[in-house]
Amino acid sequence: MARKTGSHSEITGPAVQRAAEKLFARHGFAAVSMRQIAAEVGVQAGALYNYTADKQSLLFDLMKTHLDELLAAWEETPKGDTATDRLEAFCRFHISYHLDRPDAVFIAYMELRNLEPDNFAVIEGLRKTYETTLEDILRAGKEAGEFTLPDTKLATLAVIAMLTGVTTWYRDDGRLSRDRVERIYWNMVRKAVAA
Amino acid sequence: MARKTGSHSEITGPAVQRAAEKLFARHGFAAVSMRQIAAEVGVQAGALYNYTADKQSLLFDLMKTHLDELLAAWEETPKGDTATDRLEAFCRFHISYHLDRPDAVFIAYMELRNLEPDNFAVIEGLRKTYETTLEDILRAGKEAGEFTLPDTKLATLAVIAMLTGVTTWYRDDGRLSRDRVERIYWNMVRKAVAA
DNA sequence: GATTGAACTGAACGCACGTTCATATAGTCT
DNA sequence: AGACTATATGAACGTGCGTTCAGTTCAATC
Repeated sequence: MARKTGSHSEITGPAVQRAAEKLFARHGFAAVSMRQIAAEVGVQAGALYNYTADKQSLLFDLMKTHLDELLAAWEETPKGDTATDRLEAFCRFHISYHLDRPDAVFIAYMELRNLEPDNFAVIEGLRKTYETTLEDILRAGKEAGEFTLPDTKLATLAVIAMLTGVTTWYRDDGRLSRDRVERIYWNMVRKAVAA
Repeated sequence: MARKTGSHSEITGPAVQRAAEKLFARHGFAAVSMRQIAAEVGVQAGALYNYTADKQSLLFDLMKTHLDELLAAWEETPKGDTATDRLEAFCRFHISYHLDRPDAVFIAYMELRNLEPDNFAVIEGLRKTYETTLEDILRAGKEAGEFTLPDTKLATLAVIAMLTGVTTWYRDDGRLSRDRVERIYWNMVRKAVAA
């Protein structure tokens, strides 16, 4: 319904998503108005409704797209054979992917409570799917004797919380390179689950 | 200015803080109206202004009180002699204290961006103070040869993120007791920083 | 029993919200 | 050139916001 042929401007549709993502991440869904989003795009508020049904859909589409792409990207990541190798792949993938998309990540973790029930169920399902990929690695490693885990589910949540925390402080112009951050986190995770 | 002598009801002041804490934690600061808070207390919106200057002060006071009490409670916690003992004390304290006050914790971590600049500076300072208590333990342990940490600051943030994550899933009627959760987390932290 | 004053109500303030829609504009196609 | 269509405007809608305040209520005091 958008941008089939050129018109006043080009590519306004994607620009709306980008503006919403930026503003929702900075100020929170409830604190951002459609008029602010429109101003960021450079149009009037009414024009936004050529690209989204309503404000709620804007949030849902942002989160759904993020999680779909996250899961797809993980599918395509080389993983190695042993559980230890796959855990390292997961840690590095999670940090790297999340540092590339700080706004989308922030929204996906913070704005769950602003989703209407049906939308929440969809997003929560995708989030659980992603958690399960880590849980499967940890369980396999435990059964293979590579890891020692008193509670696999708890370890899953602990590792994800720890890794995701990187997005709250990492800066590209900061003291540590991404590779160094990945390496340090992986070392902590490796030791934490070690047999 | 409130509750010197009885009147229509009793103890409305503290009830306002409790109502605000509950609603801010559930729906987010920006999504909660003064009228909703008043309804939760059982009063009209105008009456709230006998107990708070404005909505922003309600948020700030909630966060400031939480962090002041958090720091005071840590000061009074027995800590042991070695860095390892103090780290265990910190992990158990952090989990236990946070599980006792899920709403206040949630607000303190999620609503920072809704603080006006001056208020933000105060809260951020208190948060940094708390972080420093952990960082000091980790550095001491590193210098004493008890821990191996490629980057003390990063380890501080990683441990706090991991421990705080417990508030997102723990339920009092869930599968694991608090003591068991504390023990499992402490074991992961202990191994992650081990020499 | 009159007075006081804190606590509260209920209406009002100006403003911003999400959303709609008639209208205008400007590219594309024949 | 003229018709078509996607796109955008800008005003308007009803609603709810944070906040204020004149007036009411009522327990405590003298």
